[in-house]
Amino acid sequence: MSKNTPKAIRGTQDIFGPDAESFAFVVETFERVRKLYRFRRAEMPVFEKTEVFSRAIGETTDVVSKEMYSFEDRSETSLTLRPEFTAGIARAYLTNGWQQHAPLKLATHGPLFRYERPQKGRYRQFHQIDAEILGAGEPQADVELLAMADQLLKELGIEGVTLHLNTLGDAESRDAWRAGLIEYFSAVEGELSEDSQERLHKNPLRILDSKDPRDQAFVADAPKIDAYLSDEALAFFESVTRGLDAAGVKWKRAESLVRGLDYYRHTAFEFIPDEGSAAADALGSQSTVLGGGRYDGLMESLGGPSTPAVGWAAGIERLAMLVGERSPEPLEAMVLLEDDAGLTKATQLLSDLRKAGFVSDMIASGSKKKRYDKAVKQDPRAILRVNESGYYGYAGDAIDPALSEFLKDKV
RNA sequence: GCGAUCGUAGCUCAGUUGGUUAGAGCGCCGGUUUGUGGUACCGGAGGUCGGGGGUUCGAGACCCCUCGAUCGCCCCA
Repeated sequence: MSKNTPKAIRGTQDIFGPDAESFAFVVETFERVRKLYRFRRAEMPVFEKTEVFSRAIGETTDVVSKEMYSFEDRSETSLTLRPEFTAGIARAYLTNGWQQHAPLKLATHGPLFRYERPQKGRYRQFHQIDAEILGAGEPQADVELLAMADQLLKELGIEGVTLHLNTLGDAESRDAWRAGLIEYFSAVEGELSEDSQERLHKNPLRILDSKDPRDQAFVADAPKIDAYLSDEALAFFESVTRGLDAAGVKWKRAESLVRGLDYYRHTAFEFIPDEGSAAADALGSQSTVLGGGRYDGLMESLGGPSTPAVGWAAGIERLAMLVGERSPEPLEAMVLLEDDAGLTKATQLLSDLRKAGFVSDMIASGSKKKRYDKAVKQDPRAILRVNESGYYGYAGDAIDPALSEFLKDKV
């Protein structure tokens, strides 16, 4: 590589080969499943006014305070490359009057941007698939959304991943729990890890999923959300779990599961690889493959009317790491030009093949004596030989009967 | 932002305690062989050893700086 060639931006990737096939498989499967569940497709801009994210996600979150790609455009408006889908979707819902379609089931996918240190399963430009149900406050919406996620993972052939489920309760429950946690951890502040001492003031819920053993000793006996749940919040959660059971979605209660962003209420969930599974191994230290929850307060933070909603997002790259290699479309016919004088006829044949729907390609360059080797290396089901007078025969035994029919009158 | 490991052909890597013109396999290009066939052999193109400084008679190897990559922490999908 010349030193003159510009390098790709850190944390961006050029996806090609087997990885690109896996990526496409994830997206195709998502598209198929979302149609099955009647989620409607939507496309949103990749950038928004910065306040869309700062107000929706929360100023103090890591995403907003240090991970956004923000810049001023020529009219000096602060813009930001979207670090997640939900805020932009909420903005679109409000500015386009999509309330008229409520409850609205939406699906989308595309690139997101976060200024983070890249590592396995984690990039600065990454890609997610996303599903949301907007304007639906009933627990059945949560069930529907999770059932779809569960089926998607199954259809992707991903195993060893479990739905971890929790409730953060309604706003009052959550606040009371938070206060209880602060009180509990403050008493032992000096014995917590440095990170958790910091968390105690910034985001006490986060202490619960600390990986530091010094914290874990205290986490076990920390106050549980259940003790603070209002009757309504408890009933809501029970209704969600009953629905999941009815829909055949396996789940596991995760009392210390919290989500990083401020807007979550009630249901919170993550699909996480089981410890020791092949999936956990493939993902390195990135655990969550799909995550989301209910965000009833979000629309108001953007100046809209109170609008209940649930959603999830999943990292396409992370899913792609779990689906294994996708075998490419079999090459049905390789046209082999043995004499350059037959090029026109070979080109015609190739064109006819493709119009008839046969996956086909042609070898017509380089040393004539090596063309056959090149053709064989691509593992075609049939090699169609063309000399100066045109097509005259094929080689290959696993040939498609339809192709053999097609070739009958070509000689 | 912090930490660890690593940067030698297009790719995967060798390069022995620092010592002549820096190597292999694969891939690519050409040739010979074979001739319903992914064979074998021969040859060719392609490297300022990530970049800069230093130590030394001599650095791909050692030291410093820098850039980049990978993995982990934080956080997250």
